[in-house]
Amino acid sequence: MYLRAFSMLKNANQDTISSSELAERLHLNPPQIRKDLSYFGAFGTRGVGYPVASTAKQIRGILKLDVTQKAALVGAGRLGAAIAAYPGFEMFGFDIAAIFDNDESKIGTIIGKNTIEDIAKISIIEDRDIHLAILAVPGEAAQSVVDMLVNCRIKGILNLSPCYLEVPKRIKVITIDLAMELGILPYYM
Amino acid sequence: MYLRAFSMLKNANQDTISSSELAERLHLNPPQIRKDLSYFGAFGTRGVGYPVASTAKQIRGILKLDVTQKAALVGAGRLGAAIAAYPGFEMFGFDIAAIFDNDESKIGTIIGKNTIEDIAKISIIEDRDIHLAILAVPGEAAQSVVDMLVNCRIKGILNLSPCYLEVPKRIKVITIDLAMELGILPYYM
DNA sequence: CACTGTGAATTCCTTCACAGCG
DNA sequence: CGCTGTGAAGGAATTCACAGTG
Repeated sequence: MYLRAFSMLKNANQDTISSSELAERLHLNPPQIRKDLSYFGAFGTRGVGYPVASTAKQIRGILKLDVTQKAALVGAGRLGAAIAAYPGFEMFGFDIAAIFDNDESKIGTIIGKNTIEDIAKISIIEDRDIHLAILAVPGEAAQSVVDMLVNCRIKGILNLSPCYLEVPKRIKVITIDLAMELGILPYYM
Repeated sequence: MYLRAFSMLKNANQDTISSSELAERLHLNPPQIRKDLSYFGAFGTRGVGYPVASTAKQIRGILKLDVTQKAALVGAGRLGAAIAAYPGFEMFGFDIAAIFDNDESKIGTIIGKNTIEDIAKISIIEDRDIHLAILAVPGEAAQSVVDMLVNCRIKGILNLSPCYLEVPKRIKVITIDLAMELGILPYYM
């Protein structure tokens, strides 16, 4: 969240930002921001604020986003296609380096710079040094695809299907279920 | 999260579940689950566990998901189309009751049971009693669309564009930035 | 007997207040 | 003088331990 904020400030050519200004943007309070940034080892200038460029760099380093991270997209349906075209990954240094599907009519099709490949050949991600996967397949297929990914020594999975995945503990999984997020809203209305 | 778990158990025809079994599924620990469910006012049976059907109903009621919640989808691009076809909303009782876009070539097109309507006519959501919106427009357009929605007395927004939105405090906004979520993974690798 | 429900203890996170520096 | 950095205080969430019940 901080990285995105600092990246956006950098794009807007703002050189420094104070904790109170940042707090307003992020809907947090100033002490929280100072605490967090101090944990990151960020160096603000007293009387001025935080230097945008170097703080962004600092956070990038902590998150290991200072090198381009290759990711494989599994599932080239509507959601997969939307993700392949999503411009936001660039800011965080991601590169969608491969796209897989099991639908023969899609294999060979080109999306952006990638050609859709047969999911049966998913083990090539190991050769290509890809350690991240974005999962955009139907819920029923999710676990079996994950099992394949586990065999390919994947290290992290962004799961967009609404189901819990069984993986070895060494693998980090983040699940986003749009319906579940939407389900929070009526409570507040 | 609990509602989804209990809904899935119900679909699988499981009648009861213990806190320890649920803990394993959700990757939590048993006391946490008992605390949470007790806050919900759930009634487990000692020696047995929690009744799946009635607990699901209970949580539905708390989240106001016991009545069908109509939602408007704004933006019928790739992401919007994927969301319109997403099967997961049903489990939470959502109904995509309108779809809007500003692209003339899309207006009039049919997606599922909805016809894409001109965003200039977005005020009809007020007449149709829609209080929720899903925002799937490019980041540059997000704030201006949100301003329109605010005028339509919207109460909750699920924002899928990577930007912060300015809204009156009475409106609840949940933002999901896929790139940001993905950005968490390399840290753990 | 197995499992829930819950006060108490613990741990974690947030907020505060202010010293310290550019 | 303004804003950061941080120990201390306060508050919130988690975990524990066990009493209580079908």
